[in-house]
Amino acid sequence: MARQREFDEDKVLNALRDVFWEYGYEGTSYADIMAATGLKKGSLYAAFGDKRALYQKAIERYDTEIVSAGVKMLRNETLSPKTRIENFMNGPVEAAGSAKGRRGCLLCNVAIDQAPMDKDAESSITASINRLKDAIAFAVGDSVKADIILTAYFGAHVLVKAGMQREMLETIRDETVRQV
Amino acid sequence: MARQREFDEDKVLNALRDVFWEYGYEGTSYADIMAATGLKKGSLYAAFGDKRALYQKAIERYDTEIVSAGVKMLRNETLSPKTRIENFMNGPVEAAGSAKGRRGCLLCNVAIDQAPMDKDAESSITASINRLKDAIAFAVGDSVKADIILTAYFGAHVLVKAGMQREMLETIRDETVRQV
DNA sequence: TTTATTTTTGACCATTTGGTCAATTTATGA
DNA sequence: TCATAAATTGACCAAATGGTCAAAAATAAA
Repeated sequence: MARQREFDEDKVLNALRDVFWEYGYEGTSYADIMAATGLKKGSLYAAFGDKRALYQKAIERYDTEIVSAGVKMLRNETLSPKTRIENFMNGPVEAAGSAKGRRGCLLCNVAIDQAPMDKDAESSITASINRLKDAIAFAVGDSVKADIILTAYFGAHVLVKAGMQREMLETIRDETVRQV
Repeated sequence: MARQREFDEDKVLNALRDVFWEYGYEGTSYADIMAATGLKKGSLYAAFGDKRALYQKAIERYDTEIVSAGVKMLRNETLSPKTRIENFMNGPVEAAGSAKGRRGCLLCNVAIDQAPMDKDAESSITASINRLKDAIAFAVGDSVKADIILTAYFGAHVLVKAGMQREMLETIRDETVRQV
């Protein structure tokens, strides 16, 4: 009946997530998007919509893959609460220094560069943040502690982006784990 | 000998700081800058340089006014350590909800949207961050605690940008103060 | 093989971007 | 008053931006 798609939607969505993750909304041009996905503008448009829609897809993909993996780990009762928080706080530590790590955390990035002016982006990340918060609370059995840990996690990612030394991130991780 | 400037350099620098603070580097166009400062491109160019230079001026101004005020307060020995940290952590609380508050913290904003690709911006904010860190350490007399408080401060600002409720920010402030 | 339907492509568009510059205006010192 | 030097202005520029669309290509059912 009709021509079939040549691209792998899964790979394209991952590429979209990665490119917005690295450059932010305004920092990403169609040239970047086309290079990352291998698709031309017209195809992107037909398949997903305009740039805002692509951004939204990227955020959703981050939620369904990255955030979900974190939530799953935090809810894994075969690990001790301390281990789960340690794993969680290891994210920013591993990111520090490494080139790829400086993408930081997409939830942070979106919060800072688009949430105040893009209501859809805001509500997506709000949902992800709350999901993460609940998972941490589940792990440590205390919602106030969960708030503190989540805040430390975001703060640590800001410091990674700022280029702070890995050592400082390790201190933050260790001290956060100690409070569990 | 020559014509004198019509603009008040101080006001222009504040306007520059505010406009980049609100919209970020890429999100701020010359149209925005001209509206904020009341100057035309040519004058801005002659006085300060290109857009990157304007951004740098904005970051420096943030350091000399906003960061310095925080450092001064944190080093004010007539206040108890707890009070100083409470004042400090009140920043993000007051910001939560208010329209202006959603500008967040410029150090955070720069860290996330430009530090990885703008070395001058990165070193400026790194210096500010370290200055803040030292002032907190001075206040609480413990450099590990200082790292934790600074991280909580940045994390809180991310949550403000994400649009989280003031109540959550109050919890973060209170719990951070409790650890002093 | 033909037809219908969808995808892909690249040319095209108006607008906005950051940046430049010559002409004009303004003030001061000679 | 006149010459000099700096500040201001607005027109101008090339490049890049996000977005559109008609034509071509590919597929599967009739």
